[in-house]
Amino acid sequence: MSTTSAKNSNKNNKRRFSDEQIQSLETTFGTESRPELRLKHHLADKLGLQPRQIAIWFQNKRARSKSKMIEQEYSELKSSYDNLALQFEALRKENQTLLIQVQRLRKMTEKSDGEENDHENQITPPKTSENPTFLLDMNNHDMCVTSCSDLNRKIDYLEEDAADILNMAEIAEDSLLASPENGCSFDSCAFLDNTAAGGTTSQWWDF
DNA sequence: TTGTGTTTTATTGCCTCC
DNA sequence: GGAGGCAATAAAACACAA
Repeated sequence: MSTTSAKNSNKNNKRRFSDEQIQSLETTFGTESRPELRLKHHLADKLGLQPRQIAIWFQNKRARSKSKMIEQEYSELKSSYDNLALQFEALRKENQTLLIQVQRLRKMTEKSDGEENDHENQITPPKTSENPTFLLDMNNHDMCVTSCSDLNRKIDYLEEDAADILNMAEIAEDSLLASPENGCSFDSCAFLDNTAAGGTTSQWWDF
C-alpha cells in the first residue's frame, strides 16, 4: 500500500480503539471469531465504529491469534524435540558401550577357538583360569567345539546387528540435525514419534 | 528528546465459494 | 461476478532505553 489516497486516509482516520471497544470486541471474539454481517453491524452501532472497521478488527485478530497459536505449537514441539534429542544421545552412548562389549566377547571367543585347535593337536587340558566363561567339557569335546562355533556366530550376529542399529541411529540423527527448525523429514519425524510413543528404549536392541 | 522496535489499524491483491 | 477471508504490507501509535 503506497498510494496517496491511502496515506491521506490513514492520516485522517487512524486511531486506536478505546479500552471499552477492545474489551467488547475481545469478548465477542471469544465466542465468535467469524461474526456474520448482522453481528458486525450490531457491534458497529454499539461501539460507534464502522462495520468495515469491525470486520478489519476481526480479520487482524484472527491473524494475531493464528500466529500466537503457531508460536505456541512451535515451542511445544521444540521442547519435545530437545527432550528426545537428549534421550537419543543417551541411547547412542549406551549402544556404543554395548558394541564395545560385543567386540571384547568376540576376541575372547576367537582366542578360545585358537586354544581348542591346539588341543586337537596336542590333546592337553586347557588353561581354565584364563577364560572361565568358555570352559570345555573334555568328555564331550565335539559338542564343545560346536557350541563355541555357535557362540561365535551369535556374537557375529549381535555385532552386525548392533552396528546396523548404530548406523540407522546415526542416519536418523543426521537427518534431524540437517533440519532442526523448519520441520524434519517425514521419516525422521516418524522415528521420533515411535521413540516417544513407545516410551521404552530397550526394543532397539532387543535381539 | 530521540531513535528504534513492537503493536495496532487499515489497505491491497488474490483466492474461494455461492 | 460479488462477498468475504487471508496473507502481505504500510503506516500511525505506542513503549522504552539511552
